[in-house]
Amino acid sequence: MEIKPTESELEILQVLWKMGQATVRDVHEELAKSKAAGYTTTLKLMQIMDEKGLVDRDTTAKTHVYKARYSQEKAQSSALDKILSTVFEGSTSDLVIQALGHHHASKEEIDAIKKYLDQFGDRG
Amino acid sequence: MEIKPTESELEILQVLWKMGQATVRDVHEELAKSKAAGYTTTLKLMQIMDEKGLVDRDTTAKTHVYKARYSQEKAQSSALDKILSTVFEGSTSDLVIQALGHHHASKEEIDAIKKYLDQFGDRG
DNA sequence: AAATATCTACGATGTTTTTCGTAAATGCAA
DNA sequence: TTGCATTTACGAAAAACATCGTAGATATTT
Repeated sequence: MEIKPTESELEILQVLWKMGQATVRDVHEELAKSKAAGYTTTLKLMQIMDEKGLVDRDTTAKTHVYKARYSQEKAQSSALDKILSTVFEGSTSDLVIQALGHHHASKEEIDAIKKYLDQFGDRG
Repeated sequence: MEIKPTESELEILQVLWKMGQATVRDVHEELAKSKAAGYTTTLKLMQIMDEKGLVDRDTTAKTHVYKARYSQEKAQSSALDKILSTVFEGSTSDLVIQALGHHHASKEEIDAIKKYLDQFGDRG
């Protein structure tokens, strides 16, 4: 089964990834910093995410505590797969070069990537 | 104003990028190879895309001819921006390393990237 | 010209996603 | 205990997106 978070669900996941675990109120207040949203809207979404298995929740106390079940790594991998096939025609190098070009990687980042690449053997 | 193509619109744009220009029938037959879809559905979507400015169309003949107005480069850039901010916490190097790691870039691709990186100066 | 095929326009319906109001349950404070 | 605040549950409404049927226009074939 393909469980793919929607746009709003992804926003919530971002908060959970950052906080590790959080209540509906925690998440809602974090989201409220950048956009208007009703508390019950967030609650409903998180309940749906629980049904879908995107999050886990501890319901022992009155106030439920949520954790992401859909990991950031998984989200990264899916996101890359998707844009590779939809807009980069499957070319990883195009994607990488675009990313480096248009997104001002710092010197440190460039170095990290060079180091990473070197493990793929000799260079010319 | 933010004109962001939807999922279905992106599928149509992919065909237009590939073909350069195309009629509704062209696009529809291309899409039909990989999924079931009614002709009028594709027509309707392309009309909407015209209203949104995602495509241009030449209506001089009975059969209209469409061209993408939303370029593949633009789509690539938006897609990268989006996943950078939503799942990679703004880290271009994380994105690049993930892309290289999980997506079996070929030796040629790796070399192309190394060459590209070298223009950023000395290495250690 | 008549019949047939293809195309666009339009509106309606279905689906998915997002939003929120209200009620019931739970805990806290007076 | 009574009242107040916070929470979850539920369902419904709104919004965004996708799908398609039908009608009318335009071209093609016979």
